[in-house]
Amino acid sequence: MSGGTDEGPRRVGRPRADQLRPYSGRPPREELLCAAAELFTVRGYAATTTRAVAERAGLRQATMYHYFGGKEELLAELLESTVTPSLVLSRRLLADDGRPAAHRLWELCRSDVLLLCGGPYDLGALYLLPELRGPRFTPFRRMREELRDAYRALLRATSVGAELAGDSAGLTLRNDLVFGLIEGVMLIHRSDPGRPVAAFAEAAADAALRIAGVTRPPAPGPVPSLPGPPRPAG
Amino acid sequence: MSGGTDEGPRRVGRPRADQLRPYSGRPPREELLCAAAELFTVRGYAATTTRAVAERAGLRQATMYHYFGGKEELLAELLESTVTPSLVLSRRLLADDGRPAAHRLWELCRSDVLLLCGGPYDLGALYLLPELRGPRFTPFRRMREELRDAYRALLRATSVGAELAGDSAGLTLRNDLVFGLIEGVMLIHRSDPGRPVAAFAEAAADAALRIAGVTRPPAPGPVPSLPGPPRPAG
DNA sequence: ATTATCTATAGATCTATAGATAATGC
DNA sequence: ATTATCTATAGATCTATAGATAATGC
Repeated sequence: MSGGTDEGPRRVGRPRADQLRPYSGRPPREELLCAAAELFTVRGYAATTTRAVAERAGLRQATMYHYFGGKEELLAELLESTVTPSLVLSRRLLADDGRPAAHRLWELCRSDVLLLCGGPYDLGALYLLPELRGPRFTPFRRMREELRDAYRALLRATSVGAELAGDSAGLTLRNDLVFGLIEGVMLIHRSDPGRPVAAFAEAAADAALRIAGVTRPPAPGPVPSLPGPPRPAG
Repeated sequence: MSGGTDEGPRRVGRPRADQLRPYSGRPPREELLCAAAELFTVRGYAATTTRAVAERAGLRQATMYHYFGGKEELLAELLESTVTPSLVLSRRLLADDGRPAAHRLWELCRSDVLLLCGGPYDLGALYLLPELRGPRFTPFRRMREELRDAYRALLRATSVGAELAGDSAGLTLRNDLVFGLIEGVMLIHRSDPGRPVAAFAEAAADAALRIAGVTRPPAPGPVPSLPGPPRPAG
């Protein structure tokens, strides 16, 4: 009978009020992040109260402040967890100059789409929040810029990039269109969430290369697995 | 001296408090819509209070209720004013079967981008609000669906559409990618608002046709002018 | 009389802090 | 002693309504 899913309450600190959902077994910090991810994407960031997040995570409102300084901090952490894996991959791909740039660009696109749409929530939708202009989100904005620059460097290294060698504005435009498509796909995904994500991500990567002007997208290669943003408990 | 920009206060009703900005000469309803457009896009919808909208329009908070039932109504009207012109154009283009479908699709894309990015605010960003799921916005959602169907019909009528004749899911995917790019471009626009909008809209339309698989985008044709969403006073 | 606006406010939040409490760990 | 949680609440909102007021129009 021991060792089941409910490990008896061997936890430090005052127990939770029992009108609330019981311990899930996951650390409360994670639980809060998942609750925030769901509520921010479904109800909207500004419309979500600290109470809503806390109670969905099984805590009282005030207890949230034990883990996070406030809503902004939750959002910042969620956002950063979404870019980080793509950023890591982009650095790896930039360094790997054995493979054709078009292959690597395709792979970055595909993987990025999976991160933005693959999880249970459309975390990519959070990228559009006007609140992100605030100073609290400067690190996140920096990361996104670095990622966009990686797209640009890969694009520059393709045959199309070579054609645009002197035309810096032209290259920027192409790059912005590609990057915009990738971030825009979550709109598409949201309009039809039933579509299988893996095939969708490949189609989006194909489309990105077509926008870039790389006519023949490479065949899909082996896909490295990477850590992603937090998931809700099953 | 008479007949200048300030037509003396020949207005019915109690005068405005004079700590507020003076009459602009534009009807208060319009003024409220512009204020809302600016604040919703810049600060965010949920983060914008009725007071902020009213006072930016030169009115006290309570007076807003004389014109609109609340924030939702303001938002709904703004959204509808953004789709309507594209919808009108799309109907016209669908009927005009003299011109090649690819030409017409290109024109719809270009004009749509202009509407979403051409104004002083990125009204397209409002399309992503989670609040739009509410029943108050059903008419707007319907209009968007009609527009997407128009894209689809035009796409179907191109040579690529003919190739995809039996493959309904394939056509839908292409269409969603095109539609997603067009709505996603406002992300791009936002990242570099200095770029000339007219050329940008054409580049986006080119990209849309490349996504669709229509290899050679047609030359730009004459551009019908259409009424757009509300603009702030100069 | 009609209209557009105002002032004032009740009621309903929501955030963030202060301080109490109920566990475990030593 | 340390920790995780709780309860309670002050202070600051924000929305939507009630009702007064100051113009024009007849």
